[in-house]
Amino acid sequence: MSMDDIYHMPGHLIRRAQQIAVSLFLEECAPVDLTPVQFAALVTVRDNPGIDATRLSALVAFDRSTLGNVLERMEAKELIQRSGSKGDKRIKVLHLSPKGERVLQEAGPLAQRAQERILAPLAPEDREIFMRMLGQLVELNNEASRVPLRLDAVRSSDAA
Amino acid sequence: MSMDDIYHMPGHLIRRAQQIAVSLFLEECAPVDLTPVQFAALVTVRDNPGIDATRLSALVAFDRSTLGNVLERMEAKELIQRSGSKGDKRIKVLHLSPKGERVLQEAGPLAQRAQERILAPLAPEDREIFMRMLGQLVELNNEASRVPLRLDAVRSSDAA
DNA sequence: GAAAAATCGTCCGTATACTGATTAACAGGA
DNA sequence: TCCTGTTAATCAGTATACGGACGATTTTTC
Repeated sequence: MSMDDIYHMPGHLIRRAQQIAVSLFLEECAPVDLTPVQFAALVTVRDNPGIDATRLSALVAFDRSTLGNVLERMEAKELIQRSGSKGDKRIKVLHLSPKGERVLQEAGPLAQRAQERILAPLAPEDREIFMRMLGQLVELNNEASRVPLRLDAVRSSDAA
Repeated sequence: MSMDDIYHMPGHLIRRAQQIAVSLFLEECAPVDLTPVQFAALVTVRDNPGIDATRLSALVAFDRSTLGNVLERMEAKELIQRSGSKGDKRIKVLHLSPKGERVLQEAGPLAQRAQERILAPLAPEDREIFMRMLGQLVELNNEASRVPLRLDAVRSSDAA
């Protein structure tokens, strides 16, 4: 196990790919001041109005504790609203603010461009192949993750 | 840009792959109490005795600020030694401790197994293809990263 | 050789990631 | 109704990741 082996280890390359993906995303989305995690949360809250934090974390495969801080920052930026639920007093339901809607609208094309730049080094005909393999790797390793994706997280009724 | 699009975005899948890779690594390497970052640092210090933190950060593509904390923890665990350089008083040179050598020896096979588990979901004939593409993506996007890999970081003379 | 530029380690602030513990609230059964 | 098990949110602790700034020092340049 030498230094040169490190450079060819999947874990190492994935870590660097993550550095690159985040960097490109932040660069493209600087005008809207969004991180990749915040963007994903924003989209998912919009598509699931009235969802709670725990379900949201399952839908985007975020750690529940981390998500609390993320939502706090997004609330401070007035992108989302957190309000108590009448039915269940433990829950805080989430909704996009008008500002959140506007920001998300503007962020869409920027995020898209970041994704294109991530794959840009691959030959066009390889990009789909790569994405298919990456998807397979993630999907079949889902349970290995500390925070598995849970698509069965019930779509919260908008009973805020 | 809907929620389902998120699931097929390179950035999102890379983030989840990173979660998985770290999780599998920590699981396999629990006996030696090493994180992926600490393992890479350990290997690189062993292969470049007397290196300083700045060069090390370039060789493994770590952020310099982060690396300071990582090295601090590794010194606390007595895996490495940091000592002032005679020649240049700004520099602290790095060396593996005997315990660091032992731990690294034990960690090698464990780290190897973690890497195999990461790629396990792919068909055997696809693994090489995937790694080649991933390597290409990282290499050609190197400059896009906040902390580009710098192989020209001079191999520090062991002139501690 | 002294001023200017570059370098090294460090610290601060922010954001993500995960564990484990705690507290409040809910839900079902005895 | 009380008890139990579960769930939601939060907090404390650890680790990674990055930018920016700072002091000490070294190197460059004039």
